[in-house]
Amino acid sequence: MPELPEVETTRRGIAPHIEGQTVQRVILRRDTLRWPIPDNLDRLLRNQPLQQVTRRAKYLQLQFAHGMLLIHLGMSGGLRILHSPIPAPGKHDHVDIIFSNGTVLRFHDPRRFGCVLWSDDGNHSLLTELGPEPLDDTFDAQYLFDLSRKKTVNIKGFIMNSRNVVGVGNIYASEALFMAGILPTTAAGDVSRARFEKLCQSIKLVLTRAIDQGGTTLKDFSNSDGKPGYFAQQLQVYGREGLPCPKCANAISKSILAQRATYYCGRCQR
DNA sequence: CGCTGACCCTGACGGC
DNA sequence: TGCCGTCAGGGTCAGC
Repeated sequence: MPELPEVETTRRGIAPHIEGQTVQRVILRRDTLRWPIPDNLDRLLRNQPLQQVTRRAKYLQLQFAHGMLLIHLGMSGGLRILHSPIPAPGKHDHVDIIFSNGTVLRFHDPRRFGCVLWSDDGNHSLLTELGPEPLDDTFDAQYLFDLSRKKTVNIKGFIMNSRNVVGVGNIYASEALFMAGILPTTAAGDVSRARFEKLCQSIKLVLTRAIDQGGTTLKDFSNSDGKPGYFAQQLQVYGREGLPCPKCANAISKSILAQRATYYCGRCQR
């Protein structure tokens, strides 16, 4: 489910309900997601105040004084805030974190590609190899240009590689490349400095727009069916195979790149 | 080192 | 109605 905008929307949705609250207990209903969930999580978190909810890439970080809980939503994961009366857990509700004021943070993930991990030092190995945040100023055209020289991987794979830049998922990779007028199959090393300028701007723009859209539905977040609404946003090419290109009316094409659906306009993108 | 493809898992959907 | 194949927005890892 989540691309970066949805993770950020989730962070903003849950943070005001749980920041400053103390954990009363943790319920684990499954011992493994992508990786094993620490089985001592209840002992680790019990009576600990949650200081802050932050995000790095698509990882949510629940910060405590003695470490942080790292949560990744994978393809199908989600977090919900529940208030009394707490509904019975469904089939894929794997973890509940119950706070002393009665609020529950519930993690669900049908496909179980997500993870819930603990890090003592706040410097988990999953985070150490990550590239810059796309919305940071350190992420710019020069950075991408320098990094991409002599790289033969296609540009879509290049921007989706979290070592290069984090948070650009399959939907927004197609969208940003369309906006920048770059064919997804172009070798990263062949993309000019000027075109990286455009691409960098496009990545920032699509993600910012999507986060803004997600923000509009934050009020629904504590509902039982609360889903961030970024999915409703206007997508220019993703999922629009055969439909007219918004710029030139040419039919949108679909191809598979690195096992992922890729949408583009063969006329606007070169 | 860089790149490609296999893989993890369940559910939704379309065709027959 | 049910069965089967296909596909899905995440990421890691082995192997070439």
